[in-house]
Amino acid sequence: MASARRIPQATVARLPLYLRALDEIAAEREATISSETLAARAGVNAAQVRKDLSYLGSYGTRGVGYDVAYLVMQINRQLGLGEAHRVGIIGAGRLGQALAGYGGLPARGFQVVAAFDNDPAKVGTSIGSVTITSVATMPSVMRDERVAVAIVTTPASSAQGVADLAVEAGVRSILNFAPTTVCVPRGVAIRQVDLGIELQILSFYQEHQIGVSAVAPAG
Amino acid sequence: MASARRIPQATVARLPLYLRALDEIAAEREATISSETLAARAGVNAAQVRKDLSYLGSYGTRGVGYDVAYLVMQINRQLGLGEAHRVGIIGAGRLGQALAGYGGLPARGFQVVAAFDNDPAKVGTSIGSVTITSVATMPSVMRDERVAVAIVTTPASSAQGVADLAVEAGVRSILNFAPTTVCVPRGVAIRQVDLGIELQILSFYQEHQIGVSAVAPAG
DNA sequence: GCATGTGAATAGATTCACAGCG
DNA sequence: CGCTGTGAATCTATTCACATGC
Repeated sequence: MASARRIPQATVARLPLYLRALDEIAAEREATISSETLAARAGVNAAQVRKDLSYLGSYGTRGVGYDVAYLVMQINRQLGLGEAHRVGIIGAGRLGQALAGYGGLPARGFQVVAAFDNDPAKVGTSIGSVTITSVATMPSVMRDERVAVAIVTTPASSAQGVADLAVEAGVRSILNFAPTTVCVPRGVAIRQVDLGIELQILSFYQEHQIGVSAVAPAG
Repeated sequence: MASARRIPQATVARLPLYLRALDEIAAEREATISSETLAARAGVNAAQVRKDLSYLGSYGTRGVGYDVAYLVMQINRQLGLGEAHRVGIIGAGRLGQALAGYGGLPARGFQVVAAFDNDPAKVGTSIGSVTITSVATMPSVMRDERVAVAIVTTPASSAQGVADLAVEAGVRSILNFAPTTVCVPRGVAIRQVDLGIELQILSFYQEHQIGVSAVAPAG
């Protein structure tokens, strides 16, 4: 039994991966799962799965495996996925629209409640179930809508500015898709995803003829 | 001088980050840059930058810093960004279209040369400068177009299947945006990006009140 | 004098291997 | 007997601190 320990970053980054695999397994009506099978589904090693899950507590049964539904519940709890997080999307270009329209979000614990853009032609139109408003109204809309998570899909040149505004407006987590490094104050969580960077990393391994398998790692 | 050593995965994942920062710096007409400044721009620690760059060789000048243009060249070389990699996009939904239309790719060393979808309504239409063809024609088109990198933006249910076809057709690197784990044979590089997973990781740190800064890490 | 380059020290993550328990 | 849970061993990565050399 380990429950009280601090969970390593690398483990945190894998828990959602297990959750995703467990959803698939639950859909196949399996009631229990072994670390071996879960590992195969998530693309990691079985000892890794056991060690990671041991940080949450001793939720498995020796000789049997893990109860799928119970494990899903525990991981959801650890990740803080109890009630849906309210998401605002900043930048309603093609990428912003694609992300806003992604149907998988509600099931993963997120709800898009606002979208912002500077283009007057876009303001007033809808993506998914939300109406795009101007970036100038962002601070007040974000407070009114209690937005906790901002997804930034603006051009690189505006990313830091809108992130600052979002933090100012109470946002505590930022997912940045703009191709530039965004800095945030202590206490605000940020993750950055850049298509070009991912491709360049692949280019290295292709060049050096080494296979690599990876999900966006922790940091 | 270290040149001949194997470059750590974590370093490989940061080199593109440095490249991105160096591009910004070059645009500001700075000829040289210190590890301190580059670190600030990339959001990492200065010792880290120096250690990372030392794996490429001794390209700095003590008391001065690094020559921006020369460093860009060396990183590009290490990453294998000499000539543009030929990219095929599998899945021409909103996300696929957004990625295909991303103007930053050519400058980063990638060229979209093919796009595929199963929807008959989309086949024959264009995104960016390429015409969408059916998934059935994928193997032959990929060989003809010498596609080296596949970007998968299909639903989860088709991701593994199209990835297998792509590998079969000679693709050596895959960037998977579908929300499921895709497995590839040894020798093929894969990276996986999942919006839901990124948000869930942020949720953990928000829940636990810890700031985290991270770019998709290595693995 | 100033910033790189790098061994040494520390911290963190993964894997092993097996005891513990259903 | 099978699979979890976990210390110990290993491997990888980060940070320190300072000698090195422009």
